[in-house]
Amino acid sequence: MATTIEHPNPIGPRIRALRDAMALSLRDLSERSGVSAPMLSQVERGETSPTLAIAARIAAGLELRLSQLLRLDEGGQVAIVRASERRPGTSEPTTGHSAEILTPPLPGQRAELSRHVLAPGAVTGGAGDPPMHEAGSRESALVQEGRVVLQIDGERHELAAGDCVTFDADLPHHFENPGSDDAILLAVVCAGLRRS
Amino acid sequence: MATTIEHPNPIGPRIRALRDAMALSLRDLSERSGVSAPMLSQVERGETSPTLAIAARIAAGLELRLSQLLRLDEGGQVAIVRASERRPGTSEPTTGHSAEILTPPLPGQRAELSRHVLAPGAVTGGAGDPPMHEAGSRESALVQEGRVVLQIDGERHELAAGDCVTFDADLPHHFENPGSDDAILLAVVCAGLRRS
DNA sequence: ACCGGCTGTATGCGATAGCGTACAAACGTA
DNA sequence: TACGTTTGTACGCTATCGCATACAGCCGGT
Repeated sequence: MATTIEHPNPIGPRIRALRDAMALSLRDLSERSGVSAPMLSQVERGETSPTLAIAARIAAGLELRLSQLLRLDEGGQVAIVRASERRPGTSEPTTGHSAEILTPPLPGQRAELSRHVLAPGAVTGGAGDPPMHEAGSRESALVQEGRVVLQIDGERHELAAGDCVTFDADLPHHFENPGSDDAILLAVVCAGLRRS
Repeated sequence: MATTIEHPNPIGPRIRALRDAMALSLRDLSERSGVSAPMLSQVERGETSPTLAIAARIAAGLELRLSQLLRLDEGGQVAIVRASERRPGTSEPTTGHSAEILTPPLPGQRAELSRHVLAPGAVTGGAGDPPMHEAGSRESALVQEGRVVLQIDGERHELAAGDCVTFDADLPHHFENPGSDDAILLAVVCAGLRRS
């Protein structure tokens, strides 16, 4: 079987591009990295999957860390949610609270950024909302427009536009809009500990 | 010879720690990753250097990208604190970039919310600013006003008001304001995992 | 005791990663 | 037309990666 192996990730073309960018021949890179030129050729063409030891040496020859070399091929670590694509996720006409999550559900994502619009008199923490957050998680909220009231653990805090509040998200809490205009809230919930 | 191989990087103990943290047995991880349990054991003990294909499968079984898995072993050298520049209200007239941190430095705080104003032509992370955060950290940025360009790891992403971008914050990156008006950016940096 | 189920590890064998060598093609230079 | 030199790749061979299997140790339940 002389076919190209199933690309775990197409690191080969990347190495080739980097090598070309540095104007190195296979033998040049071989000398710098301590990896034989035929091996480099095979890796570049995706015919073999190098061991970490070899891959690290190749990266070193390119003056990169291995993680940096690999990261180039792991596209998708930049996720953009366009304004036009943003959809109000959970809109609740009954409570006047609509929320949309701005951060994508990537693996390893620990913080969630969400935008909330509260109609006059609206209250968060209604039926559709998660009642509380994971133990140890922390929440920050920035008031962008209007005025809101944070009720947390029996205490009442009035917030105006521009105010930013940070609190333990595993306490029972909810936001209210006591004003007569819409209030806009940006919330960040950061998980406390990993895994379940 | 049954000795441990020359560690390219001690990825083995890290895999073991991550596996323990997820309370997985070798066979559990074997099933999740598609890598045999004996192989996992050998890799963990540093007796063999896995190929990239195998290493990537192991990383996937740990719900990590390979670069993330490797970064944990390569990291530890970057402890960037730009507190001096990020003091509330601090601005940099030279670059036209002013930033303020909205979250207090509480113990246990993992996410930092900051607000940035970029004058026309301004560039963040410019002069003597190590443009990377702690290894494993994740950043989300929401464009509130104006237009900005995110340059990350050689790639260019144009963002308009309302767009939200999420990326690995330990990549070299910076924001630019190519427009003729001020741009306002809300950024959330969430520290990476690992505290054990 | 004895058991079934779990843990991680030793063993043996294909498959292949990785090396040295040798080769064909493309460049100049004469 | 040679002739060096450089390019990337094909060829064998050995080391070892990676698998299925089997094994020893550790628990908790009859």
